[in-house]
This record gives sequence, C-alpha cells and structure tokens, in this order.
Amino acid sequence: MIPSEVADLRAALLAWYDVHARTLPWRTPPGAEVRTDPYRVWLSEVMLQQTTVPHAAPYFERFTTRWPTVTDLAAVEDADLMAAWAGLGYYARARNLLACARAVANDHGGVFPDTEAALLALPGVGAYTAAAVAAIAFDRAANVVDGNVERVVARLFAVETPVPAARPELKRLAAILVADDRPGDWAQALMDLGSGVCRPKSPLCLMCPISQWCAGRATGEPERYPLKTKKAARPHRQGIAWVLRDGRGRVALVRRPDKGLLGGMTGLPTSDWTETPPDAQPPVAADWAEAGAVDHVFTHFSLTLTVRVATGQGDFLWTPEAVALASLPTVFRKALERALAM
DNA sequence: CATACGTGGGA
DNA sequence: TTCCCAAGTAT
Repeated sequence: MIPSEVADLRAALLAWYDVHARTLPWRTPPGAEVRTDPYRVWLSEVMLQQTTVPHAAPYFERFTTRWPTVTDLAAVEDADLMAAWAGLGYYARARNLLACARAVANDHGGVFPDTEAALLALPGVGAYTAAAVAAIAFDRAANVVDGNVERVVARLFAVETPVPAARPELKRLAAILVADDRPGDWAQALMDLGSGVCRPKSPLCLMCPISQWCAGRATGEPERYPLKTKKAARPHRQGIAWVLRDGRGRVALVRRPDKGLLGGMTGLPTSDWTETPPDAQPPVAADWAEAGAVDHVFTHFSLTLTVRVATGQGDFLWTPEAVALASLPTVFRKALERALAM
C-alpha cells in the first residue's frame, strides 16, 4: 500500500470513528482534548483482555467506585482484590493488577509512566496493553494490535498465513497504518471497526469505511481471514467438591495456592481433577451425601465436579455464605449453589 | 513456539 | 449440542 493510499484510508476510518465511536466509561471521545485517566485506561484494558465489554463493564464500575485512583488500589488487601475479581476469570490478571498498582504507587510516585517501554515493564502489561495505554491515555503513536486489529489487517491485506504463525506479519502490516495524527483515536477506531463491522462472522463490508482498500473483500470471501490452524480437542476431567456446612449457614472454604488454575482464589475443598474418576478422601470424616454434579468448561479442559455435602465442623477458612456466593470463581459458585439447593 | 489460564454468550 | 470465541500475558 503506497503512502497516499495509507493517508486516504486513515482519513476515512477516522472520519467514520468521529461518527460511530462507542461511548464507554473508560473511553476518550473522538477528538477530546482531555484524555481519560491512565489508571482507568489501564484498568479497562486489563479487564477487557479476552473478555467481552458486557462482562467487564460492571466490574469496571465497581472497581473505580471503590478505588478511584491507582494509589487506592495499591493499598487493597490481596484477598479483597481477588474477591472483587471473582467471576471475571483469568485470575492471574488480578494478581498482576495488584502488583502493577503497587509498582506504580511505589516506583513511579503513583503516576503511570507515559512511554510504551516503561509500561511494558509493569506486571501484567504485555505488548498489546502497553501500546493501548500509550496510545489511548497518552496519545502516543503506538502500534496497538489486538485480536480485532489482527482480523482487520488480515482481511485488508488478504494474509494467507494462518494465525498464530502470522502474528508478526500482521503486526508489521498494522504498523504501516500508524501515524502521529490522532494515535489514540486511531487505535480505538481500528478496534471498533473490528468488533462492530469487520466481525469474525458476517462482516458488514457494505458499511465498512475502508472496504475500497480491502484485498480480503476483493477475494469475495473476507470471512475466510484470518486463516487459523486447527485447535486440539479439549480433554475432560472429573473431580469431587466437598461442601461442609455448620448449623448457622456457614461453609468451609479454602484459599488456593497463588500459582496455577484459579490461583489465589477462595474455593471449595476438592479432590484432584483427573481424566479418570477420583478416589479421594474427604477433608474431614462426616456423613457425606451426594448432591449431584455440575459441569464447567475451562479454556483447556472441561470438568464434571461431583458435589458432596455434610454438616459438621471443619478446620477451614469459614466465610458467611452470602459473601462466598459473591466472591467465588464460577466453578465453585455452581457447586455451592448445587449443594445449598439440597 | 506451545501451553496454561476463565467465563458467558451467540450461532 | 457443540464450537468459537473476546480489547492477552507469562512462562
């Protein structure tokens, strides 16, 4: 694509964005002089990693209400932060979120660094998030490449290499379109185009402001891009969750190790999760009764969790069940709801 | 480069 | 039902 075409394409997309920009709590409106607080940009970007806007939005509202600044967030107890994140998934994000807030508070005087390189050095901030914060919060000409941008670029240039192998090439192609004019708006425009028009299925080419430059559309099969390598089938595992209750509506819970699946989160005591039915001992001797099973799907395996319930005393972390229901990972919330329905 | 890491919604 | 995801990062 020659420079004059790039300039025309950029102008067309930015003009479209001026009219069609989505209004979101963390969004800097097109052409705004006052940019969104870097703290809010960073928080939204972390929450939106592999997560839909409708899922993340209520979390964003709760977090910014409880913790209006990064310094406020840095002062939170680990367990409180993990509880507030419960249900949003990918819990390493929550652990890194806190580590990042503390790094900004302690090492940067409570002020987010304003360069891509310095942002990249922060915990939980990778190539995408560093570029996004640099562009959106600081209006720097960063090459912001997320899944949406990859799709737009793969179609625009009809890239025949499948992802993930094509990632470096897609990033290089995206960089051709970056310029010093309105970098923050450019990043958001490209992502909005990807999510709203250049959709994975049924792209709306007739509404696309840059379709005249799109090689993918010219092939007649824009939806074919980006090509993908086939994924391995998801294995299935089985396990047991034990719900030990006392007479006052409390439930025995445990804190999971900081690393690994659901790391750092509160959960029910369980057996190991294995391919074959587990033959595990309950955490305490009691009159255990079957309460059925719940199914849950993680990214890399699916799980059938058999639920067993008993009344008794346990040497666990006891938490009022009302709090537990609101602050457990979904797999445990399902199991607990199943047990309490007995 | 491959793998681990959640969740809920839509086709 | 089953599959595919959605604004990725760390190791």
